[in-house]
Amino acid sequence: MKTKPEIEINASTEDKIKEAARRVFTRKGYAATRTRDIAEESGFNLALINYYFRSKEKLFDIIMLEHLQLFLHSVMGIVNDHGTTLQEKIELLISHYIDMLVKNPDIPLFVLNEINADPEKLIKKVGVRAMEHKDLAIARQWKELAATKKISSINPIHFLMNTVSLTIFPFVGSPIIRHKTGLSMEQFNALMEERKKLIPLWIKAMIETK
Amino acid sequence: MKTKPEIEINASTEDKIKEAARRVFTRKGYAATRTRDIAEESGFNLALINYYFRSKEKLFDIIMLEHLQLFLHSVMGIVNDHGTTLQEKIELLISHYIDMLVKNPDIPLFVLNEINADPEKLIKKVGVRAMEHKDLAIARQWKELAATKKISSINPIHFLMNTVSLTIFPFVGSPIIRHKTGLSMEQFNALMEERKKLIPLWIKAMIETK
DNA sequence: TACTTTTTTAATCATTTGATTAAAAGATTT
DNA sequence: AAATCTTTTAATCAAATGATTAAAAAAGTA
Repeated sequence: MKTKPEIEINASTEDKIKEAARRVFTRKGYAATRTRDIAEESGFNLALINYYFRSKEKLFDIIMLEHLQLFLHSVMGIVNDHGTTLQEKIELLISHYIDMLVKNPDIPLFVLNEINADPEKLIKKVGVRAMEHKDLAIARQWKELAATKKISSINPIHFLMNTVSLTIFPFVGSPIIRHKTGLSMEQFNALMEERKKLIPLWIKAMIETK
Repeated sequence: MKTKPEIEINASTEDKIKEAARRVFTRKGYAATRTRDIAEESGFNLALINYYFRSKEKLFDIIMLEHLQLFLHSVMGIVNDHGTTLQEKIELLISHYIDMLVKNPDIPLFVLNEINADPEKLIKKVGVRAMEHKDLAIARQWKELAATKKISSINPIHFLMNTVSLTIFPFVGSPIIRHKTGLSMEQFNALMEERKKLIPLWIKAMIETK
């Protein structure tokens, strides 16, 4: 059995259509994507989309679900690892996300958009169970840290927001940032690579502030 | 002459349509918005949209331009004020943006989306001149600070990204954040109010790190 | 090979959607 | 009041779009 290549050359028609749809949907969003765009991108006939996936919406749901799982699933292993410290978890999470975002820079805006378009729908489809963070290792560790009183009394939600903001937002704003700064894609990605080490330091500095 | 109220009750038909369009466009984006949605939201006949604005796209362009001006124009006064320190400018900018975002939480995602959909188009329409930051007061002050060597040697673009990320991203992620944390809109806005003071402190801490 | 099943295509359908038109309703001017 | 101009509406058009159909092409099976 050979390893699955990044872009499967001998993928089935169904998978090729799905990958084409993923590209078009993530680039243009649900509403702006025509089934004909997907057909063209995949190189197959328009009717095959409905032959394999019943409808544009069903195809979209599949892709959105996979995106969300890509975002959530891999993370659960990190946040619930009892063998790493809190600091290590933060570093691993940020590093993991930046790696993924460099490969898939369009995903955040895509996901944020569709959540915004209909929050209830998404929540129902993915299932709320996806993140019951009450008894996760990371939650316990944070509580322990807070108990030591060595950290600021600021609402911890702020630091969660800060971590996510510093990690994800640059990718969402990438087109403007690159245009305003004149950075190439490579230079931009190099900065993102730097942030793997920097963001944890910044977060630490923020937590210790005041 | 009486002062203009927030929601003009005696606004002209043209203005009412524009405001309806602003609401629908910012909520759903360009592609997902039907001219009929705008007609319904405004309470007027479909044909009036083209009577006053020629086309859906022209109407959209007007609104997008106003949004971008709201974002950029008011800021120029702050960043080019020679009477304030760099620290003061950062505080003013963040405070100013958070105020605006609390009032218009849908704008960032809307703008980011449309920039992503067609970066060139937007850049052309708004005009690149909008931000020639070379000889602005804030740029000079940053150079002075960098010259003192009291700050870290990290690429200053990081700190620009960080400031923007910490300020804007929570609004973009608001639906998920509120859902995951169980915060009400009021509680969320209260957190944003706190951030007016916190973000400048955090930025300061980050700049001084290492 | 002949038969069956699966995959793919071209053509077509029914709605939706942005836009136009002609006429009605309202306002302004003479 | 009559005439003219502006605003608004209902009806309609043409193109776009999601989906279906019937048949061709390909693959599998006897």
